[in-house]
Amino acid sequence: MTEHRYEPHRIESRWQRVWDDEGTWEVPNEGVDDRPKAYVLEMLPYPSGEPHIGHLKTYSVGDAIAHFRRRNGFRVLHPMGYDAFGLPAENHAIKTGEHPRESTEKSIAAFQRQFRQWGISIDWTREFGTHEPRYYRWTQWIFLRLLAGDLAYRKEAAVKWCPNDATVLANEQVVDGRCERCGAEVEARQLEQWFLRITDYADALLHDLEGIDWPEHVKTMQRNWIGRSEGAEVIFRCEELGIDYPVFTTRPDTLFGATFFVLAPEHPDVLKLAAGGEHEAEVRAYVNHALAETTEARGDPEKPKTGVPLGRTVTNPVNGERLPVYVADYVLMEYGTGAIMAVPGHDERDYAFARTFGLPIRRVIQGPDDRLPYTGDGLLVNSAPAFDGLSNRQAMERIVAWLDREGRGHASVSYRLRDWLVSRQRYWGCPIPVVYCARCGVVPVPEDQLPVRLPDLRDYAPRGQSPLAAAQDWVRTECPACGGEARRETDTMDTFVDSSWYFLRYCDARNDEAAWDPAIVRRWMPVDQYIGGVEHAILHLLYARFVCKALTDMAALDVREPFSALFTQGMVTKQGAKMSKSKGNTVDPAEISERYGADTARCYVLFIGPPDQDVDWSDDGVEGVHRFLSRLWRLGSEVADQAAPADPPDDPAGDDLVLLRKAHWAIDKVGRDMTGRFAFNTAIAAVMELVNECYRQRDRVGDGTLRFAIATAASLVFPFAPHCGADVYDRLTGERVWEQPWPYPDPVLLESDTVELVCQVNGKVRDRIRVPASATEAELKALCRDAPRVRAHLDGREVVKEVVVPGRLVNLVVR
RNA sequence: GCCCGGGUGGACAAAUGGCAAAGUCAGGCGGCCUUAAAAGCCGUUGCCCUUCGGGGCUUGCGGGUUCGAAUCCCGCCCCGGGUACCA
Repeated sequence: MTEHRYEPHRIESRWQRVWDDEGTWEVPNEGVDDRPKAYVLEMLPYPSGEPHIGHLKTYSVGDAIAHFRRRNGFRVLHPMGYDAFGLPAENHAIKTGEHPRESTEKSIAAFQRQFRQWGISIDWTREFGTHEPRYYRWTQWIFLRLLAGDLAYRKEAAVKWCPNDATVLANEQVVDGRCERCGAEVEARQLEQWFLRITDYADALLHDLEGIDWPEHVKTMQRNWIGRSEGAEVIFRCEELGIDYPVFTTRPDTLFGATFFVLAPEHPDVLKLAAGGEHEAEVRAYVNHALAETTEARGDPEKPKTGVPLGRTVTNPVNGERLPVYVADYVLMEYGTGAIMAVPGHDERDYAFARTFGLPIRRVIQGPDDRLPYTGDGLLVNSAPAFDGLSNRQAMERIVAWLDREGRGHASVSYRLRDWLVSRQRYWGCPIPVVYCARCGVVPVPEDQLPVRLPDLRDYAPRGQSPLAAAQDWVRTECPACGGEARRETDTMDTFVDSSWYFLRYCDARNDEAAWDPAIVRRWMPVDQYIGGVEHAILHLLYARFVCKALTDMAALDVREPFSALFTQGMVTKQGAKMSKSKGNTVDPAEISERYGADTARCYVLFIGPPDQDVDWSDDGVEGVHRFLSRLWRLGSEVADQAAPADPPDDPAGDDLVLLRKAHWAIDKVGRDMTGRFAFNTAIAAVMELVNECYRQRDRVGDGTLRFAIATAASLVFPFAPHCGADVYDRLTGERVWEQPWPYPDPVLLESDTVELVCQVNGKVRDRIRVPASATEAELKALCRDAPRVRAHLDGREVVKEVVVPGRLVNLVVR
């Protein structure tokens, strides 16, 4: 008798070879068939070191979805690539001298190895890294399109500067005043930089969230980030200097309560207004101090309010009052107009400032009590006869209408979203394809000269300007417009530009004539199911949406929303903490798949808990899943060797019926868990139940029934443990499971002629009886009353109500 | 502060108005296999009471709606995430 031992490595390499040799997961653009398409995509990995357990989870989720869609009749595009530019590789290079290209490509090789070892079903013909010239050539092309469409521009602005990484950052990359990557405190710097006009798309980005199937909390995060506020722009005039200062306010109903006016320290007119006044020197000192202060210290709302009067006034357009003007750091230049009207009676911050500086505080909205500041709704008071007594909501509209008529203001919308700063003073990124010519100014590199190749450097150390500036031969170039001497742009692009369009390139990855063929992109896009971590809820997902919308408006594309459905998977933690090398609590997926096989590793990360939730890794738990796959494989292999092939009986009875019912129950359960819900944990649990039932029934049922039940388990487990599933299925049936359609349950076998009826008295379960499934309500009531333990509890008492849930339960209410 | 999640046996969890605890792990108890051990396998195991028939209790806390609540509503506590002088 041969020994039946589950040897995952033998099985896994065998099937991996088959898939590799046959190109099983390739979906060539030439070979179109009549299946509907499905584009299943996991966020591309950033290749740094070896893949970690989070990667295993992402790609296990994505692969399960890809396999499920394939077997449901879809032609599935499931590609892979690498987000290969970026700071960590460059910092590593500075430390070790190893060129970023080398360390990155080494890491890419490790990812490739792991993806193959895990058996992820990838169409490898579409693979690329964003650092390859054949890719970034088209990143540059997109930049030029945006430039041509006036969606890319250069502007000198106060920008966030990371002193550690020696580069500017996008607003989105500043977290709590610190650099998202390295944690250093961010400084403000005045620099001329490239921006992308994402704010032009604020409304579209907001509005189109309605139509996509994304988790609600991700949509909320994007909405908050865009931060649309409705209100009014109101003009306050400085009579002495004859300058109009518009402010944005969400509360034009409180205009009559304005008692002072504040400018941000960065406001360009601060020094002009203070000039010659008694506080000029003080103002100058205050502004310098404010500019030097860290974003974090300045942003603390607990900090006492500070400021300096400018010695000027502006006129409130609604009542002609002269309001003193202050400079104060609680007003931000980045939002609105950098100036505010201050209404201390109805705003917490203005109230705190007014108290500190002894400024008048006036109530113009009646609240439920006498307390100020009051920020809620109410009736207008102390304003003007035309508005007093109105609800503030109504007053708001009328006051704005009045301002509009008088030419002193208008309804307006303000956004928190800022334009996307894409310049980076770093080496390992996509060069920005423009040159500077003394005669012609900023000149785009002509498309036929792309790519602007990243030169090879040996010294990447940041010195406050891009390391590329040191490559003088490269920097010096010819102006494409006039042929004169010119200099290349030495900044590179934010890597989020690279990853804002990679999903388009997968559609037509080998096209050397264009970024994509529009007809091919139309065939695959949008991504039907996108999978990734929630940490990209704002940055990547917002940028990618913006790029698609912009290119679509320029007729280069026809994709308003790139990702129809999004699934955000949770983190894998160890002992409740995020895994990190410094904490020493990492789990190496390669080690797990070496010890137990890839199927066990994949199945376990999915089984451990709902995939959208954070889950805690436990080494003991892995053993359990390994045991389950071993049991399945062993039973399948024994039955294949020992029992003659046979079909399940046409008219099953007894234990055969029990096992067949269990199999169809599992088919039904797994199918429902995978549709929309991605409840892989309960789907795997259902297959475990089926396998357990197979063991219980193995000596009592016919060969055909047992074969069918085990083959069903193999078929159902295939999306999670593809090698084991394929192997068991092959042994039992000689067929390739991935070529089989996803099974459907037989409705006859999902139902039974008797059901268990739960009998309750006053809502408490007193008995359970088997009753015919066809019993009527009246019969169920009678059967319930007759159940022995029910009778004991009725005990002659009066039944005042009977509730029947057909096929499940009867509740008798007694007094 | 505001906006989202979440809180169920020793652990991960299942159940989204109808049998609370499916499945997995860990520990306990009993058994099979073995000369023996390891491994493996099977059964059993939430807590309390019991005259062994059964009875009572249990989903963060307090109230409510309902014949019936882990699930819906109100108030509170705790944990996690996002966000914040955004006018």
